[in-house]
Amino acid sequence: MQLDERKMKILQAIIRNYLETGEPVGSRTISKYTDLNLSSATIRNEMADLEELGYILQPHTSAGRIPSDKGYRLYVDKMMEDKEREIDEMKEMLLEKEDKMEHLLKQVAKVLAVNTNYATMITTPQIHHNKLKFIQLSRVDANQILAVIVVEGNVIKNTMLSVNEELDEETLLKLNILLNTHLNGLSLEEINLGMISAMKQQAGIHSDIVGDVIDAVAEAIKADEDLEIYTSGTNNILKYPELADKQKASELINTFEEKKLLTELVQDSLSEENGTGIQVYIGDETPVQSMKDCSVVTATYELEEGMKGTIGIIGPKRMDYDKVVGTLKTLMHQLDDLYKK
Amino acid sequence: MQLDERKMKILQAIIRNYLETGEPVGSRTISKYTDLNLSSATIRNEMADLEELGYILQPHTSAGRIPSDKGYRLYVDKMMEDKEREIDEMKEMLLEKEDKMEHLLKQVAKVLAVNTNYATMITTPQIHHNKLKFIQLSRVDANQILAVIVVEGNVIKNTMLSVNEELDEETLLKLNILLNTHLNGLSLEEINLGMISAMKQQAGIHSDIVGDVIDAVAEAIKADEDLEIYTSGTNNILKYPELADKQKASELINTFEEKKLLTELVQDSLSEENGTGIQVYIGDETPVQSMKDCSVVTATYELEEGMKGTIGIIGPKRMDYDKVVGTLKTLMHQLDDLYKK
DNA sequence: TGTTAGCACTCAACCTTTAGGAGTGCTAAC
DNA sequence: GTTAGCACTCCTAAAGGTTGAGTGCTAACA
Repeated sequence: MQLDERKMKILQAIIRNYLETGEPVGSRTISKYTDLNLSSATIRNEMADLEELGYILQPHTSAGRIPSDKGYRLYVDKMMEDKEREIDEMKEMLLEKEDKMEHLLKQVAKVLAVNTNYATMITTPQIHHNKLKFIQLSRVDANQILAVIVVEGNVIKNTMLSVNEELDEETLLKLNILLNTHLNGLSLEEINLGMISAMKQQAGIHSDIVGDVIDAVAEAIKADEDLEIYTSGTNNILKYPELADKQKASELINTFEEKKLLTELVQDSLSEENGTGIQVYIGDETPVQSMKDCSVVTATYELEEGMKGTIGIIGPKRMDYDKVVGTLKTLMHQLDDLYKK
Repeated sequence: MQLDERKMKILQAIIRNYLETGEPVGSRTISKYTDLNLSSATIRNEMADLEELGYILQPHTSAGRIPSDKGYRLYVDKMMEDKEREIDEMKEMLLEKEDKMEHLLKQVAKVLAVNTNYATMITTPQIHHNKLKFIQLSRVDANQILAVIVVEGNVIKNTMLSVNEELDEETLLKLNILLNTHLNGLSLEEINLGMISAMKQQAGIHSDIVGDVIDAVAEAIKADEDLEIYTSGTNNILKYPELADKQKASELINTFEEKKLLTELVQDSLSEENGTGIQVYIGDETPVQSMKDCSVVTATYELEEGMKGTIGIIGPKRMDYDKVVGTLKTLMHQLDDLYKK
């Protein structure tokens, strides 16, 4: 059996309708809803075919049909081919320029949640292949030294080091010069043991400080652990009966709170890069267990070469894919624009 | 009418029982449950009195009784007089010493949530009357300057400043000395306009940098905005039927996600300091609207003179106050111990 | 051959009724 | 002051009945 034009239209009508109402869709509804001018009986025949093809399901005999994961997938694929959405009120809201990245991201998550009525998440941009830009040691106390490490992208890391011997300003200056001349501009891979031991030798009795600083540098460059995830609109989950089941909702809410559980999603969506930057996971396709009754749409944004972050929208399978994808695309562009200023 | 010994015992029995079961408690249950050896009829009489006194309620005729807010309040007050609870497994879990404060606090919230089955929150310690300890300006780029500001308690703040003119190392050194000699050891109140203009005058053409740095210092010392709140176990809310109502649960979950909404609670519990460090809010007593069907227990912890934070447990009114208060007390002591090392 | 009207059938959803039980208030007796 | 007993209330769960949306199938039609 083939999926001809008409079946496609009917499937689309079923999905659209189901997205709106959340109820199984019957043949009579479709017969009126579409401009095909077919009777409900004909629709019934077609629906039987669509079911056999696996695009729709019946929750029980004598209920209407609902889209299967396969059906959603087809719909989404079809839909993703087109449109660049009109710019909505988000623009204004975002352009109340926040100076702090953290605030901006939280704001984005919130705006998205309010706009879409789904749960949302956003990560801080991940910086890969980081290079060290600058190191500064300063004496704060008699026996405390502050190490400030700046890496590319102006990410700053502070570490307090305790020292036994008291260091005078001159020694500190020497150490600063030593560290900066050796390490600046290098990435994690480029700093090798040979260099380290050479530096330690030059540092003489202060070699342990050099060791501590290098540890801190490694930590700063790695930056993996710096992945912060902000969420918003978790409570929207309860708005969708199919997710509001106590057990499931509880797991989902937990996933959103224990943000670690979301990292898998982030990893996956970054790796499955497909050009558009937008990924759609329907039901079981998701890498996160607790979301297997949901659909997830993720977008990868990029502020600067190599600074990538992920935005995600999590909702029921009958998510308004159309709107969500459009919104995400708009948002990506706006983040782009925003950063260029 | 008076609240005599026997009424007190009966009230206590009702509350205990209700805490366990979550169901209204009948007279027959109490008659068997207590060691008073009274018939259900007598209990009924006493219960009628207790109701008149406002300590218990009937959800409807011919249902058992449940404690009113006033009843809970009495119970809690009574209970708070005693006990120092045995140390439980929490000790081990916490003593897997986390080096980072942030991780430690998240861990605490989680342990608490798992242990109590309620929703929990914890704030970073708030530092009041902060004093500036150290300022360091360093040139990172041709036209970017990094200002590192360390305040008492070793809280560090970084700010990037853009400059038009290029600054040589010598000028920078002078500015550093200027700033440190004038500002070190001062609190927000002690930095006045006179000092600022004097410094600007000395800085000559670089007065705008001084201005920027002072702004950053003000920001760093204020520290109010640094109040981070971590939550855990939000999903526990759904475990209690009286809170799991869609509407209410949704608002609650939102409160936990939009952590700003929790600050009122923190403020209030810090201000209502009553010596023990523990506060109990029952129903309407809470300062947070969305929690008026809950009970909230907060504890104030103090790491160092002036570094106070708040821990909160949010659950149904039929919360196991006994256990919660005990747990919080233990926890406070352990945080104390932990910090001393 | 594709489309349609019609009909019998199914089944969740909703309502009503019923019975049962938990709990109460009141009264009268101890 | 305490208790047994009884009539009463009202929630709950189960059982039965009705409704209506939706189906599959068949037969007729263009």
